[in-house]
Amino acid sequence: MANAFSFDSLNQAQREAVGALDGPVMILAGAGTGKTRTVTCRIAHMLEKRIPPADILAVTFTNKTAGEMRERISGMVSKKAAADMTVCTFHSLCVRILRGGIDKLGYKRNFSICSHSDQVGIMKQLLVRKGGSDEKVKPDAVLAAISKAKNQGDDPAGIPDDYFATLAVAYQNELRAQNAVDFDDLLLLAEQVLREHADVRTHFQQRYRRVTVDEFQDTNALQMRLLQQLVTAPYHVCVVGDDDQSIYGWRGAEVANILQFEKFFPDPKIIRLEENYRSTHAVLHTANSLIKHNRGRREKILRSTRAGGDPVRIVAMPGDDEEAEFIAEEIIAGKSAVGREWEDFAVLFRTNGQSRKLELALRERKIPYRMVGAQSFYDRREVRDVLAYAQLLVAPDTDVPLLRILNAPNRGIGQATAVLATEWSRQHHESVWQALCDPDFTYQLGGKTRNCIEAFVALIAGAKNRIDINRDNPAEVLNALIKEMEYLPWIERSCKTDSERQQRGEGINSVIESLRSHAAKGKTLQAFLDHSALASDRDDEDLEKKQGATLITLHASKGLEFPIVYLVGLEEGFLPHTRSIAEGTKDEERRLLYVGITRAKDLLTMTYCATRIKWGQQTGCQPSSFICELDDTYLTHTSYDDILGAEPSTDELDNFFGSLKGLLDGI
DNA sequence: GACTAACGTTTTTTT
DNA sequence: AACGTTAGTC
Repeated sequence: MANAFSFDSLNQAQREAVGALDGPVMILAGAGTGKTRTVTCRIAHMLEKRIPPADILAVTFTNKTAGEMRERISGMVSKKAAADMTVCTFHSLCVRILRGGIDKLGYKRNFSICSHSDQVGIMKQLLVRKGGSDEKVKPDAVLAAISKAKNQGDDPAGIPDDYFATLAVAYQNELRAQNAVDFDDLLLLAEQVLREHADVRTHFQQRYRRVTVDEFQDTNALQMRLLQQLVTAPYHVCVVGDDDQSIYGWRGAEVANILQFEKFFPDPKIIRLEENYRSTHAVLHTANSLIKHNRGRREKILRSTRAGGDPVRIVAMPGDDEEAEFIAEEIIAGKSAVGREWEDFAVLFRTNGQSRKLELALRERKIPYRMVGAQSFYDRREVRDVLAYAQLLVAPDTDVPLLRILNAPNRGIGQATAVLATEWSRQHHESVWQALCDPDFTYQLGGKTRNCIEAFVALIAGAKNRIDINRDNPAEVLNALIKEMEYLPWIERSCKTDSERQQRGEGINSVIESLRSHAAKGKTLQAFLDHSALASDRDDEDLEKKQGATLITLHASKGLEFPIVYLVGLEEGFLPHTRSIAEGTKDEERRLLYVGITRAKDLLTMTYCATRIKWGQQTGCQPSSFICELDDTYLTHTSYDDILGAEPSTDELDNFFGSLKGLLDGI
């Protein structure tokens, strides 16, 4: 066995957590208190106590965390033991459950998983079809309502708004007809299978006798139910989280799960980790003074192990241009003067839209940076197209991907034909693919279109046969298919720039490459598609390797830490966001800021602007009301002008007059 | 059926 | 400012 963990390296509370293996345990782990270390040591401890690795299930929220957790445990135990554990996300756990038992609910086992854009596509169609109300309803609004209902454990058919409820029912029927499930259905249906089918339930209960749930504050009501189905007496379940870092309430996360844990599992042992190893006293004190303003918390008092520290700066900026430039300049200055690496810097913002100016400022100065999130790899057109083809090779009966690529590249099957095929399929209660295959349908079309359809059907069916019958490598079949229909040249034609063309090519290649490596590990095409559906680019290793300063949203920053942090846009309306104020969730915004502050190890700077460009229009801003809530013992208030000194360079004067002129022109 | 131009709308966060 | 959608033209 590899070198195991040692109790000596842990503090009192951590030791207690690692030692408490039996019965329900809740670890309240404040920011920077060595949560991951504690959890991984606890699991290593289980293995040391001869608990079979196969008994162990650890559930996380992201694939990346799952991977990291497995990695860290691997370092402490034998390879074999590490491989036999199950460490995965809630969603992939549910896929596992459903691939084996969804047929009990009337779906076929080769169901497909809808991405968000698939969902939007379906909803758009329904809105057209049902077009009863003429006020424009946004697909996202309906989908959000449906998702919320599902995650709260309610029936979407019972949404208060009648029109929404009708759409919800139609949407669900549509998914079922296509043998498809959405993200929330994964949880919903898995819970249902476990609840309704004792054999499945017993199987998983006996399989996973030791369950750990990470980021427990982010779980919703549905996930709690799932957990309750999974864990049986004597309830060897350990949940880890921090209610002060609950920032996904809008997605249905229930802080109640953590606040009322006792209600769900009897007599839990509750352990608090309150020693913070990450931040200086100054940073932590500021964070504590903010979070104090929230009600209904599990009170924790984080203590810093790092006395002193530079004061936290609040800097007033004239506008968002200056904000971006200021930060870029400081990063350059900080790197050379203090000897930091680019990687030591992070800029945190509330909304993705705020990143543009920052990116520009960094790029101008040749500062390498990495953007987390933003345009998702899996949302890129060519990636989604290629994945759609891959999906068809598993199950051509899935309408969404079929309609997606029916005429991509152009093959003479246009929108009119697509509509006819869809209507025919609806009337005959069959899939669109079946319509295309059916002479009764193609008979009514023009000869030219009919030929095009036949060619398309032959193309897909031929490729599918190569995989199913000849057992050819799916990656090569897909690759050949893409080549054969000249997909790349087609998509390149619509590109304006060379770099765009290059990107498209790279997108296609990385999907193929990824499929190749899956296939090499003996994984099926289905497994690959599952992975792609559940992965986000945050999980991508490429990003890890990328060097440079980090640009990241507050939400995405949870769980990360940086020596030097800039938190921008501390303005009323941004943080707290207008929408949160309207929805009465200001507490969550406060937690969001708290998360941001506690990312900083050494230096923290928060900025706000007097004006900001919004929708191409300059608008005035007020400082965030949260600023007044911060205790100012370790706070310094300054402004852009103070820091840049009294003597502006001619450059800056030019800039100033330039912007003044712009302002006057705008009037 | 494909391409282009003008239009309107958008922006919170994402497993 | 930038994107997606739509209407109009070839």
